[in-house]
Amino acid sequence: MLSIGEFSKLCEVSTKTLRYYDEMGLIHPDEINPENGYRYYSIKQLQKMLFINRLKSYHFSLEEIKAILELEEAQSEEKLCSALHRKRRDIQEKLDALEYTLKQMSSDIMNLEKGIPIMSYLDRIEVQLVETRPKNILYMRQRMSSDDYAAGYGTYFSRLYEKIATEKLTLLGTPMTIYHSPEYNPAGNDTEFAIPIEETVKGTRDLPGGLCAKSVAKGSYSELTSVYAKLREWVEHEGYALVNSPYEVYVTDPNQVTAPEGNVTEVYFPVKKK
Amino acid sequence: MLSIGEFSKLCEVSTKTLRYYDEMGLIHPDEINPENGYRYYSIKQLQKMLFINRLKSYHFSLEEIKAILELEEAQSEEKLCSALHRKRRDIQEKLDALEYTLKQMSSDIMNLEKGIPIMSYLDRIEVQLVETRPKNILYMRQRMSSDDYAAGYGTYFSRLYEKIATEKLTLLGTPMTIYHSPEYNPAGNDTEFAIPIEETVKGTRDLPGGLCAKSVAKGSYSELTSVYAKLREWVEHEGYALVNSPYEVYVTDPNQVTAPEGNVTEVYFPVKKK
DNA sequence: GTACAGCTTACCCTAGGGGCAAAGTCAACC
DNA sequence: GGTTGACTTTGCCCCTAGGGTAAGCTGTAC
Repeated sequence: MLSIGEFSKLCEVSTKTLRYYDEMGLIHPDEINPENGYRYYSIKQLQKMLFINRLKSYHFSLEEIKAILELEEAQSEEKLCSALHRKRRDIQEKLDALEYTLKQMSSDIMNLEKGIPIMSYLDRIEVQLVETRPKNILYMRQRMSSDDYAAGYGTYFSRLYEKIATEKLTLLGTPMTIYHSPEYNPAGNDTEFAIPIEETVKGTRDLPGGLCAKSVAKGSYSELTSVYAKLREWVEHEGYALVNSPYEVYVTDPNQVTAPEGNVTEVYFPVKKK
Repeated sequence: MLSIGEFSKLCEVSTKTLRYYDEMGLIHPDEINPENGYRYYSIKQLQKMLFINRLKSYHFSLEEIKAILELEEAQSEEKLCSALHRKRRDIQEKLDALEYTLKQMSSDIMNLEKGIPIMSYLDRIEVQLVETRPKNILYMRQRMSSDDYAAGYGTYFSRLYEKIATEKLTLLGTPMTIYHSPEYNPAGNDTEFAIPIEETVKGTRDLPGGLCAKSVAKGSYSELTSVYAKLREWVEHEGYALVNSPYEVYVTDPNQVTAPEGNVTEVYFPVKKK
């Protein structure tokens, strides 16, 4: 039997951590001296502890690791496997997000080295008042959590395009997204994907025209939040009020655009004078 | 002036967060009504708040963001730039680590789908008792924090190889690392990089031979910790004691090996019978 | 006048331990 | 047998970046 200090050196885990894991029910010592409370670990527990370390390196939470260890006991290897698959997808997503962050940082750094302040792009966002015409749109409305957006855009628009192709409908514009949730909610937003077409068929509706505050965002989508802020500010400051759901029109196809600066998105806030 | 709720909607940050940032000194409201304590933000503060959001998306801590905002006030753009460079390197490192994790997960998943339990490689680690001969080594001894290892290996070994080349010395083996810290310390370990050569010159020393417990690790370096655990277990169990610093010998050159499974590392624990 | 939405402070909670203190215990050495 | 130093125990507070909730005050709309 090994004392907690010996076991801790064997598996390179602090004694504090071992006590914490005992308390959490992750790994209990093989034996506890009832007189003095000393914890004693058996050499067989080393393998379990190394397994825990590996799962930790895979970014499983202690709660998840506990569940996995119980799966192990039950020899349920499919569940272990599916847990690994899920976690691998999570990590892949984190990795993609980091790559995106790196790109954006690099662009900011380049600007800064040219003497352009990071937030100066805000001053270049212009808001204009326009009158839009009503549109006939083919739409799909869905509750989207913010994590799903990246994947969602692709799948929903491709379904819409598929329908247009199979039913030989006539395209009248580029795709757009309408945000029906009154304010941003990370847990999920009522989102409508739409494409303007000519024919009135099942699955189309009328998007009314009218007075709109409009901004054109060029570049990466992450700057869109600033465009929204600018628009909300403008609407407030100029004495207008939002009368309908804001929407975005994707003027360029992000898959066709090589440089992210080439991406053009129009943002519309339907408003009326207060 | 905007109430906290209005400002919070403008920049899509919760009121709770705004109060927290006020308390932390990140961004104070432009005005506080002294009678009722209501916070009022000016429209000019929107830009600052959006900047904070961007820095947060770059994984700066609130403490760091606070420092950066003070830099901004001082118009010290070089420091801002160097902070961004540092953080970009951090993120790049995180990204590399995630990529590595993904690789390892995939390899575990593949094994699992073939019916091979994840930790079964532990049972294949064999320990043998060998007698080593003394070596003459060209060395550099350094305190290494665990983050520096990846970069450190490359730079130190290439300096040693450079010396061998310029002074026309005779190589007698592959590179090795000797770990002098009595136990693993994440803050920094006393580490010696060495290459066996024939000539006794300035910068060489004698590495004594003797009885060693030896294991051969094949595959990715991350499994080395398990090899160490196995060795420590063996030493304890067989009644030996460590008498000198453990060391690793890199039999294959990781830059030359294509598949990670082809990597071969020998681990030696100089021991004596207790 | 009365709802009700919005604002304030204050307190407790998160995951994964680190650090420190007081007190008890073990093993080795003399 | 005594002492000493290393080891172990529990308990408490700390960290991030806020979230949740409650009690009480305030502003505005009807």
